Amino acid sequence: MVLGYDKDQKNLMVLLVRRKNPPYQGYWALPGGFVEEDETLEQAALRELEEETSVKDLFIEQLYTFGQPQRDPRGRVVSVAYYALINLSKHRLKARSDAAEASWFAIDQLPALAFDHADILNTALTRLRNKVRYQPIGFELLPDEFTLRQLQDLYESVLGLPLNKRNFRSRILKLGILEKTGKQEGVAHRPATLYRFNKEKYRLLEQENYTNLLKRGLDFEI
Amino acid sequence: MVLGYDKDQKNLMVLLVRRKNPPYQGYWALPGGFVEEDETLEQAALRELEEETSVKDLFIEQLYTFGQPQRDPRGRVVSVAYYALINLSKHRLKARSDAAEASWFAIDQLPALAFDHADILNTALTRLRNKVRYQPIGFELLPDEFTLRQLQDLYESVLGLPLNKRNFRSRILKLGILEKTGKQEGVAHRPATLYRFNKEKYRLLEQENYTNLLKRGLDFEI
DNA sequence: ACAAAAGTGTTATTTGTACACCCATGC
DNA sequence: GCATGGGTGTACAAATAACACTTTTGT
Repeated sequence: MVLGYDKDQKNLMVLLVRRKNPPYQGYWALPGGFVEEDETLEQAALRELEEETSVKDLFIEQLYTFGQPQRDPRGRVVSVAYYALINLSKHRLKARSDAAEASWFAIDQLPALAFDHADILNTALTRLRNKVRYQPIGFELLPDEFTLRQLQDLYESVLGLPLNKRNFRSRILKLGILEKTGKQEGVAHRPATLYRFNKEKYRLLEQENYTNLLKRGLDFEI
Repeated sequence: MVLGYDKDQKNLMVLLVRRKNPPYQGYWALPGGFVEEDETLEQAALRELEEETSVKDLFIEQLYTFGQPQRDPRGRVVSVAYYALINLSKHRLKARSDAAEASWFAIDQLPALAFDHADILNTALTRLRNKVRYQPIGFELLPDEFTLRQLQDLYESVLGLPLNKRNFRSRILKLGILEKTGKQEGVAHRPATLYRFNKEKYRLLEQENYTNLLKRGLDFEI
């Protein structure tokens, strides 16, 4: 499944396709399909996604495997769910002759979904909300250049709660993974600084992270 | 897969079975098998485990799904890996006529494993090391009554690093999930207090946890 | 000069880290 | 009374949370 962020609506969005065939004909569903003989699960996820929505070249991550016996009326189907985060404005949905109807939906205004896809989506959102606490996520979800306010809006959307501006900024900047690229133009107030992610520093921090954890010892939160 | 803790050896252990048939005949492997038509993935994992090792009634958790095309020479096999944590002394391995040879191995002294099972095991250990940082794990891995030193040994085994005694104790006790049950006997030094987990308080804390996260806002560690 | 949003200074409080010491028991 | 591990006290450093203020722009 693909999650994107619409920075104007300030809303997380999910990409759905309308089913052309039974079961659940006409319902909206997460893009997906069957794995072929000689591909990895990840390749299969990417291939199906591209076939149905022309979205390609994504970073995806395995989410969970769903295998309730009755989840598909046609018989036993086990789904290995993957999810991706993308920047909405970079991936316009192109019409394709063989493509099912595909469209973005705000995650708080969803239609009824086919199969157990509502469960799958909820699992993904929970995962995302947990992940965001210890890993920067703006990378994939925002345009190349963005303001700190936009980044904060994104975090607030994902977490569903307001954050303190002062502290959010200090923390994010302290990470050292953002670099200034210029200033906003044409706004009727003080223009905000634009930032971009410094991928290299981000990778470095990921490396260091494990070392730091080791030094730090345990860190209960419960 | 089943992980246990041997408090005398101070070592994490994994339960392996010896394969009776090709491929990888004679190799040690993680217990497992194929899912039947009308069972959930979780039921299948529990059933296979009991069939092969007579270990039953475990809490298990889905780990990851492995689906490289060539991971099984017989053909395309996708494995949904589950793992469980148990208390070694409670689950003695009973001989069963239909059971394969099963045995515990210290995770730092493993034999060569069949298929990609070494990868699967590593994935589980990584997960466990991460999990231990934000969720108490002693529950399943220790006997009903234990000393704080034993709990600390467990954490040190899992994390693979030494922890500060003073701080470990303060933190663990502050959680309020332990209750005193008595004192050690027959040791040639000051006897340690024995504790047991208070399951109810633990559940309560799990509940509160989400609320606290909400209040707290974000909490980067990278 | 005013509105609107960007951006900063500072402080009280909580949490983490480190070290050194005292205590109870068996032999 | 000594060796052995169990079990504190406390102080300094760092991270977090909270609030109020100043700055820069377009109109």
